[in-house]
Amino acid sequence: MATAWRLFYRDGLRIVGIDTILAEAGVAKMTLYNHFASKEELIIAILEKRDLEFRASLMDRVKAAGADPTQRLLAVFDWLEDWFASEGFKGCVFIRAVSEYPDPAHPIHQTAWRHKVAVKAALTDLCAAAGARDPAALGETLSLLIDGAIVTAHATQSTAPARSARATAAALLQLAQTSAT
Amino acid sequence: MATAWRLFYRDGLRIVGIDTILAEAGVAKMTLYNHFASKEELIIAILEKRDLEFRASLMDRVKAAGADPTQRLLAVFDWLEDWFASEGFKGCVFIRAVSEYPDPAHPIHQTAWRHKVAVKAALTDLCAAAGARDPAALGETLSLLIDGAIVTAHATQSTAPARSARATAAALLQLAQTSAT
DNA sequence: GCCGCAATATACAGACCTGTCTATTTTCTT
DNA sequence: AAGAAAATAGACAGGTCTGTATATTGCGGC
Repeated sequence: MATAWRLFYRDGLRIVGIDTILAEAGVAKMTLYNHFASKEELIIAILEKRDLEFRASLMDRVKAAGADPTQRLLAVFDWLEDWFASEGFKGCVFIRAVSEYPDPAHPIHQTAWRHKVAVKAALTDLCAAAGARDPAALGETLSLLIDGAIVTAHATQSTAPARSARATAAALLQLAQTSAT
Repeated sequence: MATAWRLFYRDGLRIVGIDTILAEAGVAKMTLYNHFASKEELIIAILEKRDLEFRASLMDRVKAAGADPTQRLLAVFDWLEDWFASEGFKGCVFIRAVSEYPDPAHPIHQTAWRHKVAVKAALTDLCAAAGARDPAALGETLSLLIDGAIVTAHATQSTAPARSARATAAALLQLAQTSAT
C-alpha cells in the first residue's frame, strides 16, 4: 500500500494509525484485514517490499557506474548523496523500525535488520571485487559508515555525510588494496 | 525520573505512557504535571540529563586512558564496547529519539541531536590533540562510524561493531597523522 | 501548634487506537 | 446473465492515551 508506506515513512510506524491510512487511501477496513492479520503484518510486508526496491535501486546505480570495481563501490556513496537530497528524506525506515521496536526479538525489529544484513553482504561483494584484502571487514566498516551517515543526514537535513563517508571509503579502500599482495 | 528513563529506554518514547511510569514509580499524576507541562517536556528533560551523564562517563574513560593522545582517542571505542556489552543495552536513546520523532523541526528531535553535535565536538578535540591533519573531518568520520556501530550493536546484540570501529579509527588516525607535516 | 506548600488518590473528559462484526454493493469469472 | 468473490460503509467493543479537576493527606519551618 503506497499510502501506508508514505505515512509510515513520513511520521513513524507507531504513531500512524490504521484509520489514518485507510481514510487517506480510500480503502475500507475489512479490505485491509482480509489481506493482513494485523498492523504488524502490514508493516512487515511493507518493510520487505521496501527492502527489495531499495537494493534494486542501489544495484542499478552500481551497474550504471561501469566496470571499474573501485568506481562501482564508490557509486554507492553517490547514490547515498542523491537519496539524502531527495524530497521528504527522513532517514532509513529500517534503522527507524529498529529504534521504534527496540526489542531484538520483535518480528518488526528482525525483519528490518535482515535488510541491513543483505546490504552488508552486497557491500562485501563489491569490496571483494575491488580487491580488498579483507572484504568482510571492509564491508562491515563501510556498513557502519553508511548507517552513521544516514542517521546524521536525517537529523541534520544535509547531504554532507554522504561526501564524508565517500571520502573515508575511498581512503580505506586504497589502504586495503595497497597493503594487499 | 529514574523510572521514566528506564521505561523510555527499554520500550521506546512513544509506546510508554505516562500512567505506566507513574504507576511503577509510585508517583501521582499531578506531581508530574506540576513539574513538567507535558510528556514532551518530560522527555526533553530526561534527554538533557542523559546527555550530561553520557558525556561525563565518556570523558571519565578518556581521562583514565592517560596522557597519550592516541590512546585517549581509542579509549572512546573501548568505552563503546563496554557499553554495548552492558545489561539491557538498547542502542542510543538519542538516535532512537530522532527515529521516533522524524520531523527535524520537532523539539525532541532537535534536543536529541544536540547531544550528537556535542559528542562530535569532543571527538574533534581528541582528534586535534592526537595530531590529525584535519581534525574536523576525522571527528565527523569517527562520529559516523560510532553512530553506525551503535545501531548495529543494538540490532545484532553484539559488541563486535565496537572493535570494527576501533580498528578503523586506529587506521584512519594513523593515516591522518603520517600524511601530516 | 499552626500555616502553607507539596504530594496524594481518584475521577473524569475527550480523543485515539486496533480489531471485529454485519449487511450491502461492486466486480470478476464463467 | 448468474453466481462467487471481493470491496464497501459503518457501527461497535474494549482498551489506551494525555491532560485536567477536585478534594484530601502528609510534612517541614517558624
